[in-house]
Amino acid sequence: MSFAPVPEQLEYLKKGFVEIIREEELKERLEKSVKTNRPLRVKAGFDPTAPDLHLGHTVLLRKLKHFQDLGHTVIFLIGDMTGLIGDPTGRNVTRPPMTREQIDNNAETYRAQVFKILHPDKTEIRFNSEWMGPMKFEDVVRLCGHYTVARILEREDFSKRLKEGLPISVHEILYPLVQGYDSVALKCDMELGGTDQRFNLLVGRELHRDYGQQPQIVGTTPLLEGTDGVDKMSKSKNNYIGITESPKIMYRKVMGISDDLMWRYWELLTDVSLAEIAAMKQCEPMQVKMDLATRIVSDFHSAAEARQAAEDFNREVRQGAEPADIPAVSLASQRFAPALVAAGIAPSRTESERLIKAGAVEVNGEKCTNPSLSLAPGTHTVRAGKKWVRITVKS
RNA sequence: GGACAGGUGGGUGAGUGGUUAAAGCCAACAGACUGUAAAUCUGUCACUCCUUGCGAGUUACGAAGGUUCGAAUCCUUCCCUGUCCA
Repeated sequence: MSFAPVPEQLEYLKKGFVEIIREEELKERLEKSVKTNRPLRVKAGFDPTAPDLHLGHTVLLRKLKHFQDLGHTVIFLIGDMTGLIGDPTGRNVTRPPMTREQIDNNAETYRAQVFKILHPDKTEIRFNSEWMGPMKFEDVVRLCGHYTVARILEREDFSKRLKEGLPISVHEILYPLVQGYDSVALKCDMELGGTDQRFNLLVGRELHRDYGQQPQIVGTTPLLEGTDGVDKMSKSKNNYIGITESPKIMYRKVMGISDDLMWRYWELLTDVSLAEIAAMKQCEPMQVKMDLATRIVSDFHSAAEARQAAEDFNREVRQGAEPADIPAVSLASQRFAPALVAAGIAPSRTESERLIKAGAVEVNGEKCTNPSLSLAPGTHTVRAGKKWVRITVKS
């Protein structure tokens, strides 16, 4: 195949990066790639423990796809070595080592999700245990010899933790080295990562040099804020929108973000140009947000499902109508509070009583604030806040 | 190996023998308002039981024991983290 002219490629690739180190080098490599008709090898690493991708990950994935659009090869690297060891990062919680099988399962999950964005035929999925596994202790020590402690501690979060007297374990400071070595093993031309990965990516450059390879180009992508608009999107913060979530949930979560945050999502999650986005700021924000939600749902599901999700949103959320798909449970006759727990509406009985007393619970459209009532035999539609359930009480 | 400091509820962080299920703040949940946005206001925020009451009981302040009528608070041992010394 042949590649597009370099200036054109560069223009397409530059958009959406926070930083490219260094741009001239990227240009040179692209030129070389055109000349020799060889695609660039562009790598990004992923953690094997959290195989569920969310929109935050897609910022990077979309960028990778842009490279593929131009004919380059993407290496999707799964850092399974960590998983096999059992990473104790983060104080006292020692994660048990994952089995080979779990990791393979996670990899499968990744595969299924990643190809919603990436082109399968231009993606290599690799595991770093391929080369980290056979390494002997002396190899590891030799690798460590390529870097100094002082330099590693320059990394912002390390220096910060050090200053604050927080623990840093030895294997953590080995991490940048491991990641950098991956780049050496894969001989990549470029590595992409979020801005929080900047340091690790740069270590890769230095190792390349030490191992006599041309240093990789580093590209950092912005970190997407989660639905709370404050922290970066992550599962543990519970501010994420997962790419496998149902159209309905996805649509609703997008609608739930703040107006300010919406522009960020437009910028990082769609291919709409900055000029067009600027123009939208004159429009009705609600409408613009619905467009965004529709677009995002369409990306991961389908236009038809997005349309349906929009309809559901209008009916159920804006008008507060009963959702079409209420879960149904069948219970033996019992008092109201425990019934709500059994129906999955409240996590505990205490909580259930609280909701009832707070006036959050409706039975067949009527507010019910008495926790000691019993539901009569028959079928009742119960709502507590955003949750609905249809309870059938057996007589 | 030695000296010292510290480990509190989802997160921060008070509390050093008794109205402390544990302040304040954040997050979360619910209600009001609204565009289920944001902002704001209000309430709730360990669990169980019932007679749903400013009710009763159970568990909880790194772990296990002990002292005491009574402990997150005192003692012992252990585990973990950090600082300094070697």
